[in-house]
Amino acid sequence: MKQMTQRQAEILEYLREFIGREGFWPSIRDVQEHFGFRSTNAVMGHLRALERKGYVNRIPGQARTFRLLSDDGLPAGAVETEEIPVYGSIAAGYPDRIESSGEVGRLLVDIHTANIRRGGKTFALRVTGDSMIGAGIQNGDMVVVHPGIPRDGDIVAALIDGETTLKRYVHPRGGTPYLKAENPSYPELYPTTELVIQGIARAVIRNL
Amino acid sequence: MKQMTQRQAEILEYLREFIGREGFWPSIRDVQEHFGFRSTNAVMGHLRALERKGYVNRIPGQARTFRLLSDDGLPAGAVETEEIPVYGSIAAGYPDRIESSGEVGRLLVDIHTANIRRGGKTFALRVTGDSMIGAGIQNGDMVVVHPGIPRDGDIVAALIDGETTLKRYVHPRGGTPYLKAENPSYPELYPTTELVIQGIARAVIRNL
DNA sequence: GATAATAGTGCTCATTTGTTCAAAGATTGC
DNA sequence: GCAATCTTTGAACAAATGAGCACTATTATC
Repeated sequence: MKQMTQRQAEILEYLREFIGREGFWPSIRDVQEHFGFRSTNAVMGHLRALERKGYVNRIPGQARTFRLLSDDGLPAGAVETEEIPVYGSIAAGYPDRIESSGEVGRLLVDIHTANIRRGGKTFALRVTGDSMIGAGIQNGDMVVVHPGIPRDGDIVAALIDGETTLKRYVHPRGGTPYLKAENPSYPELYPTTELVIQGIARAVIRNL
Repeated sequence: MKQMTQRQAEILEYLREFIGREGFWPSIRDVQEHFGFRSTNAVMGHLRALERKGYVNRIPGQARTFRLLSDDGLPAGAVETEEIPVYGSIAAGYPDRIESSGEVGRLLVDIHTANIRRGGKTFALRVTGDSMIGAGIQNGDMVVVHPGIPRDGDIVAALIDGETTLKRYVHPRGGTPYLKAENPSYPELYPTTELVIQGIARAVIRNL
């Protein structure tokens, strides 16, 4: 496989970044706009080069149909990996706002390892506090969170009355769902105004 | 979130299947063709329902721009990853021989996520037993182990008197090292003949 | 029995989007 | 120096694609 140029690598990186961020591929004009090109043909040239060199594959004439073939330096579609943005920390203690100013890091795991599926907006949060200690989630752990509908017993990142916390979701048959800490020193949390589930914890990663 | 109908679930499943197989989203007409509809509007109806019920999200007017909100994940690739062999399970309980007949699986993680170095003889083991529960390591967790010389307080995979276990390594100043469980129901382990450290636990990964 | 939601057909339309032709300056290898 | 490749501009086109309107049937729901 031929070497790609600096500019071509930038284009390729943007494709990666876009699909990771948005969940679908960019159009030619999305790429054009991002790089500030005055013509879509600037993009076409690079894409043709990347295709010729074997980094990218597309369905001719069809919209947003990329495939990363890669290998060189970086992995690709063959291995089902997911780059997960880390959005800051979440309180596993008393509810708090998520402490984050956007993305603060990235995790990369394959989807089986992290127990996630393709297509959604998975993210990760660093846990602060010890209210989930009974579930083996400690202060400083990283939780991989996936948006979805929780079932009774799931551990969730939840927005309760305007603040965010990591707790176990309990939904009694016919009752109102509430949040339960896995630590006797913390009370159950019953929502007074709202309970929004931001995501379900799918995996816990801890560095020792 | 409202319940979806049988037909709507079929549509959703097709979206999943398609993105998983092709790597990009289908167009409305792709869906139409697959189900044999005579009109694209049949698809539109179902998509509108799925959107209204919160299972799917799209960018209006733009091609192949789906997002699955409930149960799914996506592609991408990126940084320094390491494929770690999984060698079976290790007892975090009473010492036992490592139950393994060679490699039984693989983990793929990036080296920062798993706190490891490249090129080492890192491996992973599934934990059996609950003797490390106090350190937040549960039955069924995966531990990433890296060979090395342990320091006092490290969690290690150790061979003690011919059997293997996962424990905390304690080395008192001027004393003999021993192994300590993080669970009051288990005793300290003092080696009678040998204590070989097979590796230091660097990370714990748990799927929820 | 009325009303709403579901499940389609058929057709048309406007945009989105990929593609092509023509051209030119910059860089690199021979 | 010359050819090849890279990088970009600009304009125009045609196909791909999502979306709307009108209408029919069936199945729940109240």
